Amino acid sequence: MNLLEDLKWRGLFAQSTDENALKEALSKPITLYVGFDPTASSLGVGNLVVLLVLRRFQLAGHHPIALVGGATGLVGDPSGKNEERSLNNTDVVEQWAGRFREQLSQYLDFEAPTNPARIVNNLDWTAPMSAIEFLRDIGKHFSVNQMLAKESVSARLEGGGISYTEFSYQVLQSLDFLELYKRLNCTLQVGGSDQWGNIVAGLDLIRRVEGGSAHALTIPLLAKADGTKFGKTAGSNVWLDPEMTSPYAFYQYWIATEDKDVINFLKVFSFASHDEISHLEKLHSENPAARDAHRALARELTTMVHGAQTCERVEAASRALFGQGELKDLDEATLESALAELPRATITSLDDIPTWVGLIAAAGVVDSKSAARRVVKDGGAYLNNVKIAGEDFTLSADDFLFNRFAVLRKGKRDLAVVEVAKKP
RNA sequence: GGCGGGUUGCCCGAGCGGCCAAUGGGAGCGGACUGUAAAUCCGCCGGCUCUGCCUUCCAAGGUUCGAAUCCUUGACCCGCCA
Repeated sequence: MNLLEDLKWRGLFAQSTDENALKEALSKPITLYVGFDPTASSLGVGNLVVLLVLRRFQLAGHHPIALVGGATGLVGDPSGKNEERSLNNTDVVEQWAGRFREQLSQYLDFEAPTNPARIVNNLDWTAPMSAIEFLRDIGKHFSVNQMLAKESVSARLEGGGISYTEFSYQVLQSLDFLELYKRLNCTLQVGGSDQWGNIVAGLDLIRRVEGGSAHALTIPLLAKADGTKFGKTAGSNVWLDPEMTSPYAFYQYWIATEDKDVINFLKVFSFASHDEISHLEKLHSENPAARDAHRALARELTTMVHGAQTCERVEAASRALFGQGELKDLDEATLESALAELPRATITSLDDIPTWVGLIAAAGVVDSKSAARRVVKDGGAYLNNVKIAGEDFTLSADDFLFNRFAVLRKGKRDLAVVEVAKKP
């Protein structure tokens, strides 16, 4: 099965320029790129979809380029946005671009003997360019009529309007494609399906300036079966940065995937073979309660993002903390590592312990003490896996396992730990 | 440029001088049932030192014993006309 067929099987093919021509081009190693604009201080799981497609191309022998949008991130892509975004500070974007570069390099192979990955930053060729050069050499090739017709622009003309800055975004992205075509003979750009217009604009530019031809491939925006947004828990993004989304939370995100989505997610994210995925699908349909597919998904992704060692710790924590078995039966070292990834509140002594409500709020599991009280009232408050009652419930010294830890739980799966600070 | 409509809690959207922390829906949270799934049902859903108090209905002033509701000014949005 060739690469394109594999992508289709995985649900990763939305649209491409002439498919036969693309297939023909891919029969030999080509150079391709994917761009990532630094619009946050970390990549999220949503970015992973297209990033892993880039990796699939590399594994198939092609030359991958990950482009960090140090320049485009300063301008703002209007695609998929119904209103103008506020601009981020240049030093902030620069810092984020640095983070992106680090993160991106984790998923590509820079040592591959024949097709090592490359990372570029579009600020490198846009920053030295003067406004006059930009207008004369690049701008001249763009027809405003065509630019206005782009979905990303026309939608905004209907609605909240668009600034000249964001209007120009497609020109900048086209310039990137042209530059990479000229410098590195890059002949394919891959992106999310909302990028189609921007990518095609780049193809036009390459044709006009260089008389060359290149290809475009887009990937469907990943959606969950119930239509809600992929990649969020409780409204906040799932990030790759362990400081922003703990490995434990990351693992839990995948393990809690809905049944209807789990096989699709495996196809999209996993590098397992078709046979392995089909096998998991069979196991899942025969006995969904066993959650084999969920576990495989969570394990592969957590290992890929946070490493095998962390993944094992997080799996152990999940086993220890999820119901089966008494917390008391764990030895201190196991308990300590199981709790390592949880949000925590620290107290200095066992003599003066705040209430359960105060502690779970301090650990950040709920937004306020009022919310914590509600949880108690609703019967969703636990201490060391035992339900508690009463808003002003205060833990006693005996509740601290090994005199060090108390495990607070909200609902089924929100956990936190209270740790007694060691005496200096 | 002229005329009219609008801005309410995470989102949509009622309220149009006191009974309003503010109807309803969605999202979210908790419970029951399960499998750390879905569906369903029940409850919750501004904050706090919680029988009470504090801060909210675009912003700033004002009228009033009392305003999300009335007046003034400003900002932004949306229609219709030129």
